[in-house]
Amino acid sequence: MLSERQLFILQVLIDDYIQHVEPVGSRTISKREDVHFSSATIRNELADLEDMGFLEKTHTSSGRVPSEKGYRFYVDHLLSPTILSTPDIFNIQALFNEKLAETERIFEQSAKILSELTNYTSIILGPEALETTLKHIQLIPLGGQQAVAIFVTSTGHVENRPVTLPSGIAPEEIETLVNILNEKLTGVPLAELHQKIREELHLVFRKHLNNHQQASLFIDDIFKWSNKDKIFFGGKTKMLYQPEFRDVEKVRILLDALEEKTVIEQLLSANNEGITVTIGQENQVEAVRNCSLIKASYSFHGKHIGTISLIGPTRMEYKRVIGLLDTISREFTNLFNTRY
Amino acid sequence: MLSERQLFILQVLIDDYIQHVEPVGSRTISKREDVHFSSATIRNELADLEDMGFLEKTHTSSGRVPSEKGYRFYVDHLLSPTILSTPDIFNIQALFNEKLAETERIFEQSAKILSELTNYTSIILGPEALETTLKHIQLIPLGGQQAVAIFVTSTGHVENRPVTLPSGIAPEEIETLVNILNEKLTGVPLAELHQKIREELHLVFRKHLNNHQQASLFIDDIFKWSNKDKIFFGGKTKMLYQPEFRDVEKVRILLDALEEKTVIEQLLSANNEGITVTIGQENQVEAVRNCSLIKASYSFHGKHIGTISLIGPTRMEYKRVIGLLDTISREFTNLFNTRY
DNA sequence: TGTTAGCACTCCAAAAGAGTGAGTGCTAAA
DNA sequence: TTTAGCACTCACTCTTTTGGAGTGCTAACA
Repeated sequence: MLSERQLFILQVLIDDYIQHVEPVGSRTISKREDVHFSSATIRNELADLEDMGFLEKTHTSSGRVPSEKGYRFYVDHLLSPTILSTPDIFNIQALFNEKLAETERIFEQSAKILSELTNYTSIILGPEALETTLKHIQLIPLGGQQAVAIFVTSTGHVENRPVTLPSGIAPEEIETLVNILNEKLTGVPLAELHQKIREELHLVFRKHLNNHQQASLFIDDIFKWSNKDKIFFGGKTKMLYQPEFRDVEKVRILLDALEEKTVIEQLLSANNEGITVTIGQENQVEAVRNCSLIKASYSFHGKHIGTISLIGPTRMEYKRVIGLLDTISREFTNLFNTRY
Repeated sequence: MLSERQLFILQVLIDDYIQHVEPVGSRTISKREDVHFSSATIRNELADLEDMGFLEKTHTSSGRVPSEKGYRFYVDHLLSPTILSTPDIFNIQALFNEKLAETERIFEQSAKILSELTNYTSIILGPEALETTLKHIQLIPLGGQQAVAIFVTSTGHVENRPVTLPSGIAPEEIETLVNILNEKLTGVPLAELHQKIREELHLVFRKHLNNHQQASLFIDDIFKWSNKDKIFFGGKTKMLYQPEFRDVEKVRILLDALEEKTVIEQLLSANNEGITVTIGQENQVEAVRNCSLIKASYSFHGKHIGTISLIGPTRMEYKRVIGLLDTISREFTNLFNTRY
């Protein structure tokens, strides 16, 4: 069990280290105004804290540096309920007051602002297909056999896909076909589209269309869209400003990893409610083991649909960052639920 | 005027430097099989080439390094007509055989492959509005006052924009309105849309619609889309593999610059036919003054509509890169002209 | 018993010094 | 005109030195 004083010293030390990125010595702590015991006393406490695994030394006679266990403790127990600073609040409000029309722009802007506010890289995962439903399908002929299929979802997202019209079907029939699609598929969650088509639509086609086999093939083609979840980055180069990434090699490994969609998915997938902090080695992905990742979930009709996150060095401004993410994710949830 | 031998030595030296990124000394050159004069002779020639400004020394007793003037000369006079290597050809063909449906995917893939083939960062500018014409407009209601306006262009690009329907216009009228839009605006180059609307449409509205003022306002809103040209990147982190960017500071400046749309536009704008090589200080943009930029233009109906480019250190594999860009840009031109 | 002053000790980091080798320019001979 | 030879330069690397920040331990003190 940690004594009051140990808690205090641990907190002060981590705060100091997060700010200055230099090992913190006993004297530095003792010189603070609110510290009323000598550096020798602090040295004793530091030694104890180190024995318990909360601190580390970079070499025998250096100051102390928080260990990952230390950060974990700090995040779990030492972080006072965070209140955003006025300029932060101001910035976020400005963002959501802009009433950006396109959903994509909102994500883009949020990612950008988030990274600019924090100087860390932000990653936002757009709405997942899970809860999103199809709202409308449209087929726009381009002349010849070419056309564009357009899908509008319940979250206001628009997806388009060029298709080749089947030669064996008359234009009127195609119209019928699209009407059927709209009738049958509106309101169906994107994830269930394929299933629905397979189970119900082929039968309906047989009833209403002459060339139902061609139609079925055509439909399969249309819906062969990659259900890619959109990833938005902000401040990919912010890493380069962090002293722990002064080594190009390290930056390279990290940035290369972030280019991989699979890595991003692995990092941000399956988020539970609220805010998750993953520190260093706790991370699944090798390349980000010297980083911390903070995720916040946003939801639509009570179900998680996407993730907002920040990635930075393990020495992160946890206090501020958590407050920021919390606020922004709430705003997102709010936005989706009121708008759609 | 340069002698045969000087030309030869200059070429050999630059080739060597591009490959090994180390100052090249007289002995290195003299040891080549096809060199039949001594290192002393070469030293004399090197001194002359340096006097002429084609070479530089990093310090008094170092080997020689090509100057920017040297590269310029190399690119302009020493580059044999480039023939692609078989694996390069193979890769490009594979890319264009894939018959990717979405135009966007083609750009994405090209950028990626280009950067992977060369280990430089590639930037592709999507088709500009200049030559592209509007092919179709569609308004998809989302329920309530919300709707999505969809624009399809002659190059197959689809743009969408959420809009709020004006309250004072009946649904049938909106249909009429869209019909008018399609009738009047199909085939109009994107760049001229605003002008066309201002000059012709408002009059037509007055004739056919009751609430023509509301309609006019609405139309202005719809077409208030940012005519953003799409920028596709490939291998943004490739810089980090180049020895000249071992310094994080340099990488940061460069990568930050590339995040700026204005910078990209400045770099890639107004490209003339064929291939342009811009070396170091020749660049307009401060941040890329230690890079070389190679641009190739692709066209539609004989007019330049976009740019494919690579950015890397001034020491670039010019020979190969130029060949690659040339081929790919031709393929692009080909693609657009046959497909649309 | 907890706290503190004092001191020897450790180890990093930056500076200073020494040796090495790749490369040059110049000169004189072929 | 070309080449061999030689003195010279300068970046690099490796070692040594020095300074300072920080520790752990001990003994004295409240």
